[in-house]
Amino acid sequence: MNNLNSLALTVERHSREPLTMQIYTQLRQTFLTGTIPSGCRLPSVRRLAAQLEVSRNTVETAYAQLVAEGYVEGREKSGYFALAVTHQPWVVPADGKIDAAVGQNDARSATDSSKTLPRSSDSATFPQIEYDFTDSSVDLTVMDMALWRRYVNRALKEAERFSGPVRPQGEPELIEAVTRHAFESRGAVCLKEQVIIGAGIQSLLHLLCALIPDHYTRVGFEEPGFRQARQIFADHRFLITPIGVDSQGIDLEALTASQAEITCVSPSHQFPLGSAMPVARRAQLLAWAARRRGIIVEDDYDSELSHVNRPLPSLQGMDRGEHVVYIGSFSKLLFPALRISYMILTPSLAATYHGRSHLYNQTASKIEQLALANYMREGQLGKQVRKLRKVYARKADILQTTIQQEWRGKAKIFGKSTGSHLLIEIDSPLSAERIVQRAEENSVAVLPVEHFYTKNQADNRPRLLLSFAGITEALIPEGIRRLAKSCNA
Amino acid sequence: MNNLNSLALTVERHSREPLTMQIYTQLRQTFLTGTIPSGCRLPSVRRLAAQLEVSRNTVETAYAQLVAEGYVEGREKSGYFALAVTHQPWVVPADGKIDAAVGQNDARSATDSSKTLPRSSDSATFPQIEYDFTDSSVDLTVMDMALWRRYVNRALKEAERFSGPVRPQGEPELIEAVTRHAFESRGAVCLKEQVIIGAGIQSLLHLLCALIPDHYTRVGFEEPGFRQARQIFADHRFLITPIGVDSQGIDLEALTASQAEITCVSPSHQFPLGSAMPVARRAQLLAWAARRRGIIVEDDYDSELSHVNRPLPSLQGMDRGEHVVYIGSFSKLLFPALRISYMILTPSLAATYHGRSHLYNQTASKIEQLALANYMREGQLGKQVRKLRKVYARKADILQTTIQQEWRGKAKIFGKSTGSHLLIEIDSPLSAERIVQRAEENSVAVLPVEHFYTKNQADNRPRLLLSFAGITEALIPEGIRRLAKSCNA
DNA sequence: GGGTATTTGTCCGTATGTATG
DNA sequence: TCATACATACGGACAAATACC
Repeated sequence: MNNLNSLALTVERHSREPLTMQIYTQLRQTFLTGTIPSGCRLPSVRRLAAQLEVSRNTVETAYAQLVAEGYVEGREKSGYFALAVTHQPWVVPADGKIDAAVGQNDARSATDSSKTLPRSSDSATFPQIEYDFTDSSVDLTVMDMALWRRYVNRALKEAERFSGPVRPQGEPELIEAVTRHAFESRGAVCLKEQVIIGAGIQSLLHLLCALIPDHYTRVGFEEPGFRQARQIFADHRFLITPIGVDSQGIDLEALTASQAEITCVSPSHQFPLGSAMPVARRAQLLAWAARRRGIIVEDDYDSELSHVNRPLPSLQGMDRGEHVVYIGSFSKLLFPALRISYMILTPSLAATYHGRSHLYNQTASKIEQLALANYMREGQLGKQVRKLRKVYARKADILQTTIQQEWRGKAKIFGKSTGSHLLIEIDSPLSAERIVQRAEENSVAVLPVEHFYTKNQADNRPRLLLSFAGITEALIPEGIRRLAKSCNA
Repeated sequence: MNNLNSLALTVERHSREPLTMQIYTQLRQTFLTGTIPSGCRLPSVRRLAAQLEVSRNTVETAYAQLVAEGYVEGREKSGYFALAVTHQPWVVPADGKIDAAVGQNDARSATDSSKTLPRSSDSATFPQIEYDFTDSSVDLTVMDMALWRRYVNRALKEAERFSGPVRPQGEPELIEAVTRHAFESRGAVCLKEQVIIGAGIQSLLHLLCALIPDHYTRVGFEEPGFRQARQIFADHRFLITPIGVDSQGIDLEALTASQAEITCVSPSHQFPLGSAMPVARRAQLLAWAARRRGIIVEDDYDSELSHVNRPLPSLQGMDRGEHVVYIGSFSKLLFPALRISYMILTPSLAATYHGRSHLYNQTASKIEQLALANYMREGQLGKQVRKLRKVYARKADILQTTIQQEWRGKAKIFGKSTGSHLLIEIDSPLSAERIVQRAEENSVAVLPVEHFYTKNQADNRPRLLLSFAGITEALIPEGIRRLAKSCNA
């Protein structure tokens, strides 16, 4: 039971980090490394305060923090004493089973708002990536987080008083704003009762799968397509039939032949190929749905972000919502950590929903829903989208010119005019897989398009998906140069 | 094109509501009622400021708000002009199909954190309820929302700088805190890799359903039981077999006979009957799982809230997690608008998860995850739970004594010692349904236990579920008196 | 009809009370 | 206890549009 009359601590007076935080973190570190034996007495508040030349209160709060977290114990009029921290019974030894699986997970998905990660602790297994063309979430420099914080604060203060029930369908204020937004930006028409708010597209698709009547069993899915949507249908034991995609979008003959009753499409900017579905094809698709009593799930994941001209209005609007379920998200417009999406059901699915909405809970945070509702009502979303469009247009331009410079006609570009990614087809003797590998060695991350197919492709020319949402403008040219180098045999 | 030189506005100087807000709301109201014709010019900033005796900027910000929301248009150096607001093209006329379904939804579910609601606009269809024994979310008076706001603010500020990727599994800080919490409060043991964060129990169950191997097809579900959990399994096309519940919990013989490989139980406080599963039954249940290679889903929805003595440690802990998936939630501990829950997978399911975690996105808000992590790490959750326990114990006591007074032995009480609800069996000639109806006429809302059965019950004595989480302590006695009166023939 | 005075929206810094650390 | 940050309210200065003579 020894005493500890001084500790090797230092504090920086003018650091951004508060004084108490500095003291706290350093002490905590000391405990975690096990330098201090259990039961040992810490220097008194007065002594440490004098040593560090700070107020006694500062030290006191640091100690209080440590007490709250169970590192030390404060005995009144006696002192603060270290507790044993090495004993952490809630940590069980690994049995290897899990470890084997963790880390398999190296497929960087371009449409994950959530990038997959190596294990929390050691990122050493991954080579450091400087030029990341796989982050397709959103350009964070555009978003004014301080502004957003004010909206959240307003919502929190209002909610302090009357924190009423949570609506399964979503907060009325947000539903109102979304209805308007969907009409103005995408020509979608609906009643408020058709709109459902959810925490991300996957939550909404789960709900949709539950609402679709049992005799619908087959989903025709774009090949290649958005894997995270496909996964949910598969999880709900729908039969997935891959349907090819050409320059005008999904192959209608194949869809018709497939006997599917449901299809999931991204007409304004097909993912990942980038083709836009022309009006004629759209009409055919809607005719298919009408004939077959089918359901079209329209995932307009980045249509708001068209650089050049306004995209065609949504399928939902053309059909007036009879057979189309429209899905949209805010994660790609504000910031990925915001998990709010919406779904516009068909009238008949909406009726089913309201018949049993008491069985389903809302998944999105109420506070963030209210904050977003005000943010939209006051036109901030519009500003944000306009800013994003400009930034993305610029980035796409830089990308294009650099690609043309580097490959001199040996790379074709697809789907440049919308959104935050484009696709290149390269004239190279190497396989796409090999190129990705070599790029990674050069500190460049890209995704091969094969990644989004269910079956292995008859390997024609290597095709790569380049997302430019996350990468800084300045890094693009060098990134492309390195990528081009990686393609040379 | 007339002018409007003065408006009938009034402002209160020393109100809590900011001046600019007062002006804004009043003007907005005027527009919505259509008092002001479109194109009409509003009083100039200076004039209105003089009239109201406030600063010009105060008026200006109110005007700016109205501009942002599209009610008025500001022409530079010329004035502010009213815009037409009646034209709202995004509102389509109803075709009656949906309306019919909305409003069916009158079943008030006791375990919804989200209460079902009448249509947003008209709540006239429902009789006004003063004594609500169906709200089982959480006692909101206990929660210090201002404190929570501070934690959210901290998280927002930290996130401003490095708003990195969203982890599908959940934020590491929160997972750390949850691991510790689950061990300390419920004796659950696990690795961090086994913990998954999600927005509500349903999101997590969706994921669980997706992870369970295909040859598991049958779920033995407590009858009566938690409908919102059952619904998710049903949505994923599992076969649901209802298994009876006795005073010791789920009927093991029936479970064994049912051929189910999965079961979903609430051992510490069965919902809704309230029985606690004794150690012997627990051991048998675990033996069943080991024998059958089964999966037990343990939904400990309110075990932290035991009033009397500490509840038995969780099944997960007894089994060391080999066959048990543990599920817990924070919605019932803090406030229902917070949608954060967690799930502790078995090692083998965790391995499956990490093999394809890139296919699933996180559903819970990152900001709220970080806020909660700090809230827990600094011991606030512990304080909150202790407060809740006290409050609920008191309420349960009042409830019990009033019931005994009113019915004089003609009502039996079950499951009083834990959580936020109890169950009474009444000696009355009326059916449960009839009692509920008559209670509603007396402004009392209760749920019959039949509500939680899948099949109609052979009607023995009427049983009612009384949730006391939401109702104010002072209202309980009168509520019970009215309920007792409703039971008399 | 052209110059001037006034009115108007807009931008700026500043003061104050409150919450927070 | 003190420093800081924030929301709110205020008045001055400017330039452009408008009204007036």
